[in-house]
Amino acid sequence: MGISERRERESQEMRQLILSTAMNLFMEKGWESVTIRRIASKIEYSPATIYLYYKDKNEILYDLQVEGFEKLFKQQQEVLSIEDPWERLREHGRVYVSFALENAEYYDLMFIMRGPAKKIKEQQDWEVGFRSYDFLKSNMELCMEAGYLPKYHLDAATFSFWSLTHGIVSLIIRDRCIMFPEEHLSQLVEGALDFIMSSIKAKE
Amino acid sequence: MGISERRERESQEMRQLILSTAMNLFMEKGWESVTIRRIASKIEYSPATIYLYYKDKNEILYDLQVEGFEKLFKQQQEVLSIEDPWERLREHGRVYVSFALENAEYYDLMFIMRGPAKKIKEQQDWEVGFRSYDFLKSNMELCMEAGYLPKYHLDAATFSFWSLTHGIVSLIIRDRCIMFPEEHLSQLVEGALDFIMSSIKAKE
DNA sequence: AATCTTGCTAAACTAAGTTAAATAAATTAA
DNA sequence: TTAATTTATTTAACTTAGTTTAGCAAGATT
Repeated sequence: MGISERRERESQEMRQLILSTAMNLFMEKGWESVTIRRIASKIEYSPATIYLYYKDKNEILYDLQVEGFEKLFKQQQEVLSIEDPWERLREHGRVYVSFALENAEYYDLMFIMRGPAKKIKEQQDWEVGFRSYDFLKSNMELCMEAGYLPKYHLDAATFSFWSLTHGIVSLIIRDRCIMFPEEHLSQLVEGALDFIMSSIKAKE
Repeated sequence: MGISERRERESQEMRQLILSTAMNLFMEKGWESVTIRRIASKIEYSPATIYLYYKDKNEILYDLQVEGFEKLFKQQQEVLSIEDPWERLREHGRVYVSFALENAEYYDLMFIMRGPAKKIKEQQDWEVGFRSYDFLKSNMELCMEAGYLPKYHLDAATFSFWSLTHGIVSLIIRDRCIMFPEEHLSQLVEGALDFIMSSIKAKE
């Protein structure tokens, strides 16, 4: 019964080809240049063919966004080498922020663009998002248990932290920070993180 | 000398007409439905005419965004009735968040969409943004002076606060909060704000 | 009255996502 | 092996949108 298996395999390979082509286009010139038509022409198929493998463009963006999370997640794993929960959390924040600023367009796709969100919403699932969130949550929890953070509703505290870091980078990425001179920005980001970190740290 | 003045006035009136028509379209059906062609047809002019009064669509979005800030600013002014700096700041946060969630599409235009940002960036000016930021900053400053907040670089602290609130609402608006059940979301938002507020409050 | 200026529009261009209908290729059945 | 059927692909079009160009028409100027 090899035929249908081969078909399935070939179909998956085609999806993969479409995906990696989209990724290459993005790497070269950003999301603007990722169009169905360009992907098709790169792989020497007609635009209509893409639709035999992907329902629509958003589905492609969704899959690309997943790859972004793999990359982020890998970088985040490195904080596990830090024993002290507090220092680990601090580093968690720093890694998140630098990932976002060094891969601004990627971050945009993962956390800001509407495209992938359509699929996230309709299928009510976002595995990579959950995983990333849970990882942060576990680090927050460690801090609470170790007394570095005041006991508080864990999700609320975690959401705060995530919101803070997301807020910082998304204001920058979407150009709402022109009130701060470019050259002071990275200092300001550091400062903002520090301000919150030192504030939320439980005082004895 | 009246002719050129009249011309100028008429031109301004046309811009105003375009703007208010765009606004009506938005109010009825969101940004999706605000297109040059639809604006033109509503006011019974050809699409090309729009370009005699506005350089491009982004310029229209920029002007609309300004109106959004007027509205936000008006709501924010109400916190001035609160004497205590700390309570005022807390309310400032709450007003910001509820404005955003109750006017999600509007907020999106003001703080997330790329369209207006193009103009913000190229002209290096964003008066309404500055004003809104300065207002928050002044309330932060009062809190520091009154000893409610630890002395810290004022811009860093202000940026933190802004980032937190922006982070919260933009994650929700752009559908990245599906890990939280809809019905708990408003509680979570409250909780996140409270967590930070109680954390940053200077302890004696 | 003739010229010039201004306001406006028709029509087209570009670009993108998407779909329906037709063709080509591969597979199965006779 | 050939005919029938199913699957894969493409051609061509549709739709929507932003934008530009070339020209017309009405009003102002000389």
